[in-house]
Amino acid sequence: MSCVFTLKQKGLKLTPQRRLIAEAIHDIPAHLSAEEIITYVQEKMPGVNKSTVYRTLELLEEAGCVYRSRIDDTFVYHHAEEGHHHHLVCRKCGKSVDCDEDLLASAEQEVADRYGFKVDLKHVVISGLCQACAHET
Amino acid sequence: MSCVFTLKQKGLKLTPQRRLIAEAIHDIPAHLSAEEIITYVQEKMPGVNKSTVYRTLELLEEAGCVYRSRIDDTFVYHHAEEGHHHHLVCRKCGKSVDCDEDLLASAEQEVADRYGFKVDLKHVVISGLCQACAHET
DNA sequence: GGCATAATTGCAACCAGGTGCAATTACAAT
DNA sequence: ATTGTAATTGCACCTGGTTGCAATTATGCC
Repeated sequence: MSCVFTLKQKGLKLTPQRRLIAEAIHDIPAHLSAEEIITYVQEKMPGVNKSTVYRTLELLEEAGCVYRSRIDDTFVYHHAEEGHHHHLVCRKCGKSVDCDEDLLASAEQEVADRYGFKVDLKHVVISGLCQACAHET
Repeated sequence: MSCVFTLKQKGLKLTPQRRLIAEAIHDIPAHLSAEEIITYVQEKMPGVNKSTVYRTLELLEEAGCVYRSRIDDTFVYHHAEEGHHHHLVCRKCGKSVDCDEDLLASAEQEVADRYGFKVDLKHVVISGLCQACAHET
């Protein structure tokens, strides 16, 4: 809901396609692939073009409503809620765990101090193996 | 050189195409994009197909001769030398800086301790803005 | 050197994601 | 309710990277 509102705020048009896309990322509390969002949208409104979906997601990202991260080879999108900004995602089972803000803060600081590099690791998705998947060979 | 030797060791064939690809990543001391490698190879041997290049690079990566990392939207390849395994790369000017091994080690440990996640951040490329690019608007 | 054969190549087709452009449509003003 | 217009859509095509498959070739063996 907040998403469509934010779009309006920016003087952008509120099309049924956009409403559906916002609905998808709003209603489904997970990291969605573009594929999944496209499917969701097309179920309720066949004929919606994938480029519309990609463009809307880009818009929502710019508006700060949605985060996009790359997980291995595909992009995943999730609703931007304050509080937990980066995530551990298991590369095998796909399970995702939110982790604390401060985890990479010190590394960020180090990079700035030592190398003068300005990086933002807040929305980074770290891919690895979860306990369960690491155990089974 | 070591690269082609490693391939031989594994019972793989040493084709002129592969020799050239190995030469590229061996001779040019930078993060090369696939594009650049393809160009290099095709200059010396026109007609070499991109899929050959991609497949060889994959092979070399599996053999541990080459690291592949994603930088923003494209893959970059570089010769695997021991010592400096992760890199800061400026998203604007492309400048690349090797950084210390231990930078992310503590973060890695934290992730393991707190969340049971097993991650490997050694070959990660961190993209950000270098001092120069951060200063100009 | 010639031969067998498994590995490798080039091709053509595919995938996710992105882009330029003409046709359509949401919205503001009347 | 109509209209004007700028934003948005769908389309068709493009990109980097990947894959299946038939044709080619590097290597081991005689």
